[in-house]
Amino acid sequence: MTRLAGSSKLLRAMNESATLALLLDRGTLTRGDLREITGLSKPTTSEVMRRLTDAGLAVVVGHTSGGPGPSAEIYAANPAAGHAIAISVRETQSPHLCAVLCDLAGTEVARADVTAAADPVPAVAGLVDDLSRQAGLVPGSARLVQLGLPGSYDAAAGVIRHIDVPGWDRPGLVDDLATRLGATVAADNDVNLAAIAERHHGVAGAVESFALMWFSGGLGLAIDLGGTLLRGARGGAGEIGYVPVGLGRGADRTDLTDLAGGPAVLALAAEHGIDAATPEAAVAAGTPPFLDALAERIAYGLAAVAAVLDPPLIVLAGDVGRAGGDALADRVTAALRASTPLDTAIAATGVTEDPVLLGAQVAAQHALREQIITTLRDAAPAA
Amino acid sequence: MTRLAGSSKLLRAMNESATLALLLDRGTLTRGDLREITGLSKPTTSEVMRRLTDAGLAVVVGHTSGGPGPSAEIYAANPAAGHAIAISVRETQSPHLCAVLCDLAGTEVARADVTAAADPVPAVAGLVDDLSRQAGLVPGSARLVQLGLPGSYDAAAGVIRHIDVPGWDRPGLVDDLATRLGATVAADNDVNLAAIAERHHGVAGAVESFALMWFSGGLGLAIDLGGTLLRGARGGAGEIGYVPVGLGRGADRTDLTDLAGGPAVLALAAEHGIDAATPEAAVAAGTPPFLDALAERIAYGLAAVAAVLDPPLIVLAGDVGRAGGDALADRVTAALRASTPLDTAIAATGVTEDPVLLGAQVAAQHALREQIITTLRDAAPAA
DNA sequence: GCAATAGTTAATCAACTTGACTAACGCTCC
DNA sequence: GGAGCGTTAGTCAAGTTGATTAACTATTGC
Repeated sequence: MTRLAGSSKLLRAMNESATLALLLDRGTLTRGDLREITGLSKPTTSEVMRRLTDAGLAVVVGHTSGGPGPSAEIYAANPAAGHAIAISVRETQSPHLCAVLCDLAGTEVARADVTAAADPVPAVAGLVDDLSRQAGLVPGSARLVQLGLPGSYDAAAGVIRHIDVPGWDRPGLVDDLATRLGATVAADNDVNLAAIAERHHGVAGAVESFALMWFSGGLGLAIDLGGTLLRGARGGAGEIGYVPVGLGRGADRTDLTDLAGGPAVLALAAEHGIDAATPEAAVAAGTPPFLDALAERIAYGLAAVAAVLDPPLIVLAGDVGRAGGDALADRVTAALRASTPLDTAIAATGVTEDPVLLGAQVAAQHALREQIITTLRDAAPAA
Repeated sequence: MTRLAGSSKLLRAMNESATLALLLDRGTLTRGDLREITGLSKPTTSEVMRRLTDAGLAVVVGHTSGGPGPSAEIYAANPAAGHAIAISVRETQSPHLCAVLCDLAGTEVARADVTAAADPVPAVAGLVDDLSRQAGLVPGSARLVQLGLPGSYDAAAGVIRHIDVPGWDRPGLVDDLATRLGATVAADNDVNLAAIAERHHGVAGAVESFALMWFSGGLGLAIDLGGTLLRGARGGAGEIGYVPVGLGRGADRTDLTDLAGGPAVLALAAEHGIDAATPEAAVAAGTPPFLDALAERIAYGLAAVAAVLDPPLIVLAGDVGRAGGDALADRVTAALRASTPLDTAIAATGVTEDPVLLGAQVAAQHALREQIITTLRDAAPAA
């Protein structure tokens, strides 16, 4: 990291972005509060707020009352200063897109979804226009679009890998979308976004770090280290389906997918006399012996994760994790304690909405904040 | 992170620390170079350099020549502006301490070691005094001491865990050392320090991230993510000895220590007709069939690591890893390719000196730099 | 009417920049 | 081989930007 150097202009830009960041983080503050936190003087605070309100980035949302003296103005970041769009891409029978438009405060302003077999670029563009119309915004006013994908995005190569949705594996797609939409387009793995949702709206709010095991048709793992997601060399971090089980080679080789992937869960359910169409249905209908057996397999995979990462918490999420709930999480905890010296806490997901879309929404909102703050710092507004 | 706000004093402090950081990072620079990189004007650069040289933090080390115009002064950070001490703690028969005193440039100034059964505090203090005397420095002039420990230091609780060296498990020891020495005392796991050595003096210089498997009496793993080490919730990240092998329970339970720990390696060697006193001797004397069998076991453990983290590189280090060299690394690569779809690169360590002490030296030097830079930023020197 | 507080104004101060200037060095031309 | 010229390192002086201090005005509650 290069440390910053510069002249008084840099100083003003820094003070403005520090102030805006405080308003974004803490919600509502008076000038006095800002003075206290930033350590700036009264006239400077006033000048900074004048510029921020002139630029439409901050607004007065009320006045104090009760104490002696004149009432102080209460400021907040202007929620309408920017809008971002979160889109969750899914493959059911045909490509399906769910989208939410939210403002700078993270409030949902519009929601839409579309089932489209066509080229992703016009499909996304149409969805974005639809949302803007619904929200009564000028088309193109959403400066940031966050995609949630069932695959991994390699930003260096500009290509989405391991994705089953037709049309979405085309190299350069994300860049094409960015130019077509005139917006920054971010893309991330659905499991990673579910972890973001878990941190901000689930059970992982208080912990320093955690791992989220995504347990659906396939297996995945998101690793959140102090709020930053670990992606790995080629976006392959968390591919725990490949964790080996036993020393078998060739045809005897077994990995965690063979043990706890969708088909394996259904087979295990059948062994226990449970007839279900999907793994999550099997788990929801599960008898204690079946859940015990499944928990032991999950604990096996998590033991490897815990031995490598030592996270304070592992969250069980995805369709199966949610269906299993506390009953499954408690059994996994017991199985882990019984088989290893690791005492990592295990919990079921606390997110009730669509975790991928929700996570994309949080990610979009945060990226938008960052964008606005750095824009302020880089290009000091003209007098 | 709170963004900085402040007045012109902050600006000066920022410019000084940015300039000093550049000198520390890049070695030697002229005023013109500094001007270009920082974007500051000529008079400001001169003023900053005048202050840095007055404070003894920078020195003129030469003059340019050859081109037209007057010769420009070449500056460098003053190596004698600060000294740090690295100490590696080991348990052989009795506690053994190896120590190096180095200057701000990382150059070794003095070296000493001592075998002491006594209380760690006087032992370390004596060693530190000895080094200062050797180097001709005023006692107490080393402001930073970095310990390398065969255990994990829990800074929050102030206690060193999982350490076998007598006297070193006492709670509050590190704080006691800091007050006794009048210096900042940092402590870290020996495997983590070996990873730091590997990044700066071994084969991991160019990669973004890597994992280092420490393979000696016990098994350990250090995880370097972009230059930052992952420590885990309770300093337990990288305890890969606990990675389970197969689904056995109770007495049948097997983990990676059972498979590839010191006794297991010796047993495997014996099966192959190799009689050796230590695992590293067994590996050094190893026949191809033995190495193949061992590589397969190592690859099993690394498969779990690679599936979770997806590092671009895994380094085999420790006594056994070094003894195995490329022969072992190549066999592990082949075994990993044969048993999983992961194509992580595997290499033998490139560090030839004592990796723990070397890593502690690098860590100490970097912490000292950081200390000097932040001191400069926090307390602007009086005029 | 008084005490306390929000916010503004005016004067001052600190730090950086611009542009001009001095001085040193190497090259070239006579 | 020496004088002159172009180029470049570094300094000086003036001006600009932005923050601070301290005084002042105005508003509110008691």
